[in-house]
Amino acid sequence: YKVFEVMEETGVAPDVVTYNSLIDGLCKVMKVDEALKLFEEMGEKGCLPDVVTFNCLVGGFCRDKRIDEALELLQLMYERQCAPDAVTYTTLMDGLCKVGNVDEAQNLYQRMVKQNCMPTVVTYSVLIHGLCKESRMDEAYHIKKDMLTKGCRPDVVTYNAFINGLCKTGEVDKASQLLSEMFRRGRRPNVVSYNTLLDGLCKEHKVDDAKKLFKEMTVSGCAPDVITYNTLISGLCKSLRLTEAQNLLRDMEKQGIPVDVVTNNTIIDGLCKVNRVDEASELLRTMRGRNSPDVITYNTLIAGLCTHNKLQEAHVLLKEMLEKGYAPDSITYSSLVKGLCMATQDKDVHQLLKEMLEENSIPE
RNA sequence: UAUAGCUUUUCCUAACA
Repeated sequence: YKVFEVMEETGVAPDVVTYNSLIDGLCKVMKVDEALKLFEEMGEKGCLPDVVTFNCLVGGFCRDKRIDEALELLQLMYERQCAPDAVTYTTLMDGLCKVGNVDEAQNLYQRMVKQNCMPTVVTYSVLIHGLCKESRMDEAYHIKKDMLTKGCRPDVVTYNAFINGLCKTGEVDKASQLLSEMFRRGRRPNVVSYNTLLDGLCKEHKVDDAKKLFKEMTVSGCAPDVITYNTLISGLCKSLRLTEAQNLLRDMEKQGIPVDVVTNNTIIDGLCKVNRVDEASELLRTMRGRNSPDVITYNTLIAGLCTHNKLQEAHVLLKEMLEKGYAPDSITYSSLVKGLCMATQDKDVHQLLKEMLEENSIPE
């Protein structure tokens, strides 16, 4: 904005690329309405929005789950004779998939084809990803066939979507096979491919296989990232193998990979699970700056405290959350409700519940 | 020079027992 103002002051006319960059930036930080203002301003200043302008806004609305408004923009594009391109349609299809409307995404795909707009590998991957998320693997395979007949080869992301789908439907073996297939087809798995499969293995309680795969990935020259570590740490924590998880923390430090909020949240959860709630609380206290706690941090610890019948402390944390401006969500409350239901010291529970209601710290 | 897709953390989650 500052540069933009200077440009205006010094009489350097912003062009469509200037506007587009700014609009996209605003959309990416969820300020779509502000972006929309700029969009209108462009029109007034005689700078015609182009397809990229529209695409950025469509993406902004989709990210904000405001699909109807995104579709209105598509309509506006037709009216203004600004032909939507593959990015427009793909962005919308992705938005539809992410709100759980894969069927509508497929309808839009048909429309795109009717308008003679060529789908790209991204278009297909979006559909495949949407279908895989819904465990509609057969339909996903069908799309893959379609794309191949049209001379469009699946890329790493396409494969990753399948790996994820297979893991989520409990077919980790098939997912592993797909990883091998990637090598054969000249599509080297990337760090996401490995992370996805690692998570699949962990969720099937095959943590040792995951550890093996972790070694394999480094051997094949794929560098682990913070998500790789988080995934493994989570798997180990779920299996109550805290020591190994903490070893991985050391490993991260050695590799120069900084931990993030997720890492800490995962460890907090792990500590709670093995009844080391005090250490978990201590960890929360160390979280500041770039690694400030988030709602999940609090939820995790509150759930841990509730599970171990430390309702007073959970209550204190709830108050802390509110004081610090974090908005408790349905998970916060269900943890607390569960804790209150299972509580063993009945008098205290009633007192606590009364307090919480009086503070308005829990909704009716 | 600007726009689209994949992975990790918190509560609950079937059936049977």
